[in-house]
Amino acid sequence: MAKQKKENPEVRADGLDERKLKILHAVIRNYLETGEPVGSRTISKYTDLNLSSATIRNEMSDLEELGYIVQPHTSAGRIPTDKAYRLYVDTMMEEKDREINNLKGMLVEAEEKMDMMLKNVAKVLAVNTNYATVVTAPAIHGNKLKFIQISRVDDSQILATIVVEGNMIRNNMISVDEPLSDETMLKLNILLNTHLTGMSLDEINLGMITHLKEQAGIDSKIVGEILDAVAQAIRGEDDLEVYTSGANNILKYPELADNQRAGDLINTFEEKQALARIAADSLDGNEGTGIQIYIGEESPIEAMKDCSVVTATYELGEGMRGSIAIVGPKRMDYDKVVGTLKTMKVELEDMYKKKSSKKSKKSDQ
Amino acid sequence: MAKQKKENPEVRADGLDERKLKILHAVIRNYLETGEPVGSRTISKYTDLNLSSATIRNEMSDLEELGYIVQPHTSAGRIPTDKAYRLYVDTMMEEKDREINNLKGMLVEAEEKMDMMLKNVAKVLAVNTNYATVVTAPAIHGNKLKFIQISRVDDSQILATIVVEGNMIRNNMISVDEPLSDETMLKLNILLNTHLTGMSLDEINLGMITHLKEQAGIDSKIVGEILDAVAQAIRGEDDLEVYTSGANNILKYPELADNQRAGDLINTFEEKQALARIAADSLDGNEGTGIQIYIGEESPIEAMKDCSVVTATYELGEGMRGSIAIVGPKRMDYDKVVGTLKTMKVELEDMYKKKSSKKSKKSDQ
DNA sequence: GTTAGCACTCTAAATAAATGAGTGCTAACA
DNA sequence: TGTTAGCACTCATTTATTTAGAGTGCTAAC
Repeated sequence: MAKQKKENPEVRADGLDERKLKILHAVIRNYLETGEPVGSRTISKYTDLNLSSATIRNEMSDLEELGYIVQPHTSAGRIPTDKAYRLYVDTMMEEKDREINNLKGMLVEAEEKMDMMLKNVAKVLAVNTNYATVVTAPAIHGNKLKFIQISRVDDSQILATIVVEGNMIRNNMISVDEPLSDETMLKLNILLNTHLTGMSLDEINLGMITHLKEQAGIDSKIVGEILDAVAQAIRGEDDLEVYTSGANNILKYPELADNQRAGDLINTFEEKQALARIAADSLDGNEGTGIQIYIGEESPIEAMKDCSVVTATYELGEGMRGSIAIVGPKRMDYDKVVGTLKTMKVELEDMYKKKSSKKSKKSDQ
Repeated sequence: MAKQKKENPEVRADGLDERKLKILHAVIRNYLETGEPVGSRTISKYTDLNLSSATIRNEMSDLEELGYIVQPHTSAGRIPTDKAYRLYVDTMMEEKDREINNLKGMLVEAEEKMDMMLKNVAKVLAVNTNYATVVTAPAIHGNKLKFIQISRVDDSQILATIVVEGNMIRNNMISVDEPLSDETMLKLNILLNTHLTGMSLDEINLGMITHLKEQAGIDSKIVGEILDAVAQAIRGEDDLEVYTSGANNILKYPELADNQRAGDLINTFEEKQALARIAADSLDGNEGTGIQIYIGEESPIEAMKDCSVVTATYELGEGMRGSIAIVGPKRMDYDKVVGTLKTMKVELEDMYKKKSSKKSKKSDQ
């Protein structure tokens, strides 16, 4: 096993030849597992390169110069930089095929209600990966109106109930100065349903709105309010539900667990609203595999600058897209996480297909 | 300042004379502030008793024997036991009158939507006290049905929208095997509204239900499902919303911050559903001041065995009662917390009164 | 190009010593 | 009889010192 092929210098743009790559890979894998700086001797045994630690040392020295690894202090092993993680994730990762069949089992219990199910997804993921998880409910993005019902609750209040494709329901109480007559109510209902049902946000244009208001006559103010509600419902704006689980896992990683940082992170998880950004970013982004990885500074959320975030997008039927994210230390097990996430994505989408092919029994909201 | 009144031994049932009480009080106060075991010398100076540390030592020795204080180890100061806290809370506490006028200001911003407001209450409390807080939305306990609307969404699904007193809205999708005719729908709506509006859970009895089902004729199965939904809505069972804030504050108290415990606690806060128990207990309990204190083992929640929990009940109008709780270390500043909680309770109730005297503009849900 | 070997660095762990807060007890005092 | 000063003792905490070991860089030899 002597003589490396010297006829193949393999000088790539980034200055990494085959061997350096292998060594870097080994360093990263090892660091992911142990969380400790890794030294040359370890690598010497870890790889099948049959090189002495001294040689590895030389190579590592190069790698350090290239910015892929650093030493926390002189005479410690090396740890990967963000740059190394990025390279790893982009080119070197070989997804582990996880056996998460049990996930499936654990989910089945609660498939009744959407919110319960998603909460469960978050929990199952957190327990399985030992990282913190964030799941956002499918935002009914660009979706269609299915049904509107206007009802009079009492003399001064009417209730607009709006159902969009996918059975998301939204209620809106609207105050009126004087009671509306029964005919007016009836007229409104018919008017709105005939004109708006099946429409998406884009299709409801100004012309139509003016037309509607004209038709409604005196009640144009109410029509306006209702249309606002409809728009909100379709956009699904203010009720982007976010479910989290396993925030306490953060405390398991010493590099994150120190007082200030951990507190901030946990706070972010509790506040939730900041987490919506993850979803947004993830939904806008990558259309391909649906998986997106943010390493350290790349993260969309301030408090997560010391973490890595892996997100997946799932899609239930037409345009109903939600996201699943896993937040952990930079040395998270990317392969495993990506694998798990992919499985979960598929699982979720399957489950929806099956569910909607039966017949949906309960509303989710 | 010599000569204690020896003619007044003041031997109470619990074996505590005036002086012992004073000393115990001092120990507790001091421990609350510092979190460190407190020694005899400190007390000697802390109180106005003008006693030497030696005397204090003797008294403390007695107090230890009586079970009010313990030493973590020989030759450490003493710390209060749960029993001492209980005594303190029951008899020795003198509420600080807090100036929380700023709380008011901080709340005003978001008084629009109920859920936003409660979230804000939780947050403001957490920031102000440096403890973790739990706020539950007013459960519409024993409340009345205001309005029902049954609508046909499509051929196989009908939607029941139920509004209860206080404008809590609940939707329920119900599947039907075959489409219902327009008349049937109309009949159902009239039937349900005329018979059920204004009813509380107790008032809807079996007789009435059978009567309704008879009237409805063929649709009795659907009526059954609707009534179930109504019952759930009135009981407000499964959507007892719980808002938390400041879970990260837990990390600020070393006695709680150790890995396992803190993790469990934070988890409890994230899961939320366990926290409902606090609300339940608090609502059932104390009708007087509305304040209830659980110390250590007394806590209704397992994970909080090392904490103290102070709860307050607030009441918005008829029977709509929610709870506010503060969770902190056993050495939390009870006086301050109770004061703050009382203020917040009043604030909240006031705000509701003002709001409902105007006219409620938006639904909360 | 690879490797053995050595001197050097620096952390982490182990050990030892110093500190000091606090106690219990006793004997003296008022 | 209650109070107090004083002293010996305990033990957690802090600080200093040592040791061990992991890892590096460099050089010289293969």
